[in-house]
Amino acid sequence: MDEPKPVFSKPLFDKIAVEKRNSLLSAAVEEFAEKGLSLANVNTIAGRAGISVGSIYKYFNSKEDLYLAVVQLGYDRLDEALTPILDSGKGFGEKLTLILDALFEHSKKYESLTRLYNRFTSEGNAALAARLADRLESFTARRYADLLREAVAAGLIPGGIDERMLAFCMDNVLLVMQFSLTGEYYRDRMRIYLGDGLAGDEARLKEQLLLFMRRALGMGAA
Amino acid sequence: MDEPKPVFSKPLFDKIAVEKRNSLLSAAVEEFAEKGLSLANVNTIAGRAGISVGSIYKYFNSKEDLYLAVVQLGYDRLDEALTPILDSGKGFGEKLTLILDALFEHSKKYESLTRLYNRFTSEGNAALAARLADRLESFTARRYADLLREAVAAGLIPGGIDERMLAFCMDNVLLVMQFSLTGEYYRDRMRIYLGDGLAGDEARLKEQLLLFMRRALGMGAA
Amino acid sequence: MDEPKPVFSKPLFDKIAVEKRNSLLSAAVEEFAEKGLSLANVNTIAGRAGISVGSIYKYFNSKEDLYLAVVQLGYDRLDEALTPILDSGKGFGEKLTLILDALFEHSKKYESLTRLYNRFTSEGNAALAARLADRLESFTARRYADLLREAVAAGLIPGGIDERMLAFCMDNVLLVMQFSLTGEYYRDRMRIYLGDGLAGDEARLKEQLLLFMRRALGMGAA
Amino acid sequence: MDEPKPVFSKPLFDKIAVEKRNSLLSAAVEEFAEKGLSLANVNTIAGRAGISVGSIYKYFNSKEDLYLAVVQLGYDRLDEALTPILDSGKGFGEKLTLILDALFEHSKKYESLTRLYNRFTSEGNAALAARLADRLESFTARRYADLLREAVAAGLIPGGIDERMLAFCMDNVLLVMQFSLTGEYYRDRMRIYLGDGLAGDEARLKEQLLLFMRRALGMGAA
DNA sequence: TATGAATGAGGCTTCATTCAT
DNA sequence: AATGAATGAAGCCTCATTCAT
Repeated sequence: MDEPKPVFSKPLFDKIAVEKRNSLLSAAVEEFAEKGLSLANVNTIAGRAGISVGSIYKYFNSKEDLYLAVVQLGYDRLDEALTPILDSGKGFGEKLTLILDALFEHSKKYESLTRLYNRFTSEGNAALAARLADRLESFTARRYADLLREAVAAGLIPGGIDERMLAFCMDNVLLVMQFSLTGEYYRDRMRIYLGDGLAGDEARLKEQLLLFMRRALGMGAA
Repeated sequence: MDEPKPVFSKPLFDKIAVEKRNSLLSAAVEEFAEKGLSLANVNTIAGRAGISVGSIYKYFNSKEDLYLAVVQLGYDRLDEALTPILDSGKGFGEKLTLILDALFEHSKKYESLTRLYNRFTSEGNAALAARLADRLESFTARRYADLLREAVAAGLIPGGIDERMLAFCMDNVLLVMQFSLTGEYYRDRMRIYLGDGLAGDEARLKEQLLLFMRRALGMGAA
Repeated sequence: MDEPKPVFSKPLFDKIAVEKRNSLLSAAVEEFAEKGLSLANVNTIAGRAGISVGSIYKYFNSKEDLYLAVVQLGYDRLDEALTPILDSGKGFGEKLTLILDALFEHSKKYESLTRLYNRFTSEGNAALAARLADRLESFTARRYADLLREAVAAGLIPGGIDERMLAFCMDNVLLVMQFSLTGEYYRDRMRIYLGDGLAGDEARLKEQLLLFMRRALGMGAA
Repeated sequence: MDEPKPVFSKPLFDKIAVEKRNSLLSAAVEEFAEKGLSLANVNTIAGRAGISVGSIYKYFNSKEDLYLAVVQLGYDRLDEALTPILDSGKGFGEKLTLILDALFEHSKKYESLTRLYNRFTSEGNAALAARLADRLESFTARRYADLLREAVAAGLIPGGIDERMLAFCMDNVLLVMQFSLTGEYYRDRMRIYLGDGLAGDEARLKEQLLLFMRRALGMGAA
């Protein structure tokens, strides 16, 4: 039913030592997150990873493939962070809180990966995006919409707005929040909106965001 | 009070024929929106604009300056679209509707400019962003927060959430909507969330978005 | 009837100063003749020609195109050397002598070009050869065969062998002679066959070659 | 009298299994014949031969050495084909026929090797050729000249042309015929000269070639 | 002022060769 | 002895910028 996950690396890449693999992926994430696909320098990545350029090309066919591999990695990481929560038997309110927690956590742990995600979405290269068989959004869109539908059915959320629209806007807020926690431009933008005090105080930030989300979904004051 | 608006062009640029000026700016917007700063080609821009590369360098010191000039242009255009609404004596609810209308309108009229804005925010080049003395957000952040504060004072919106947070989240939703109306990646993403029917029906889309915004701000059913 | 001659250079190449054009072509001929297509170095060619690499790529789309341009040049030069003789009203015997003279002359004057021709024929790249619309041989094959047919008709040459075969073998001998006058390997080979005395004495060489050709064509002792 | 035959392989190469040795040599011949020295890929050769690159470098010091080894092999093969004929007690006319037969046979059997020989002669690398202590031509030149001298002495061939010249031109014709039977460029060239009918009909081709050779040598109609 | 030809540094990628296993 | 992963120098080509006309 689902297409097989696309593979961007060559077989050899799966056979090398884990540390080396991670070292290369980290170096690539950093470089791509910093400079974007076109400005990223393969020689720099090799240097950062402590391996030779030649090796990179033994593991990946091209710079583009390496790029897609790390973008895919970012998708997988986010997936891993959200799936357990969505799959848990918890109630809707609790799930919402956990999602926020997870995203804040994730943004800190995978800062570069999140920045990279930001870049990727704006690079607007259809050919590139097409190569990522499942888009991250295919996953969250369905899960969020399902979640909200249940909540509506359970009377936790008033109807009147298409659940898909609710899911979309909910993810939009969360998406920009992730960017704001990791990207330079968005971090500054958040400071402009919220001031240093609020923007820098993660606890309050999360609390306020949760308040907003609950109100936006029509959940009452809780 | 405000710093003087930074100028990215050389004096000569202000003296040439308006058509030539616009032609160059349009060509630059298109090219930068399509390819981003690093992949955009100055010679291509010159070709699209029907002028010589040499001339471009008579008008701008570097490709980067030309880029900033068009980004600034995008800011100005958005500003022009929002200011009359915010300055009008209209009531809060009406203003909100007008803002949505204006943004949809703007996204269609200045599609490339909006895509460019998307790219710019994610390029994460602090040095570059810093050169844009007033950031677009400086303007909207204050105006949105003021607007919401008034609405709270007028009893149109319940308190309990920091108005700056409300402004921030409100702009986040609007921002992603603008990207979704113009950028390849975000357009696809919206379709995944909403389905082709809803995503492609601007009237319903705007309607649902307005419903969400009102609920998110706690305005009751309208 | 004939296809238009293929063009390997970009339009700009026809507009630059003749000296520069010739300088580049000469440098290219030297380099390609010395090293062959794959080992020839574009930067070296630029250096030899006294221009920048960038310029070369303004004149030609690729190293391969530059290569074909000089191969074509070699064809044209040989063509120019033979056409007047074949078109002249001279008798067969005289034409034969003139052809030998012309080829010896040509080999000296365009030594590198001849060496390049040698390389080109052995590189066996069908895709490359296909891009040269008329092959040199299309021209000589027809002309030589016509010439020999006339000679047979005039009773100067006995029949009994297909004229095309005669033309083929005649050109084979001439071809290897050209290589032997210009190429390292073939020069050595000729010395091995003929000894330094004969191989180094152009007059005798030509004389003996003429004797052979006349006998091979069945022309009697002259 | 003759220098010892140069050895291009390392001692180990002589100790490995014959199949492996042949497998490597065949793979090398194919690759070098297809792409030439510079474009041939050692890793590809290893793959084709079913052995590791490492092993190749255990058997040969460099790609160049491997190349020379196969070129030498080609020389030896041709030598093996011609020696029995030249050493036989047959008469001159018969020997000539046998030589043609042998060359046609050889071109078919060792097509790649012949193509490789073609490439080698045009690569014009003196340093490389110098390493092949006996050149193929050292052998044929002497034998052909001797053969022709005997034929002249026996009254089978008229004098008046230096026998070395006769030998040279005779080998030139045979050489190009070998190239024409094996190399892309030369095959096409032969078709242009002879037409598909004649060029593709080996029996007639050989017959006509023999006619030409006999006439060229002044042997009368046979 | 405008032009557009010229420049040359820089980056992706290949591949002969090495060497640890 | 054999393997094949790793190395890194080298080369084609692009493109921002300059400058002679």
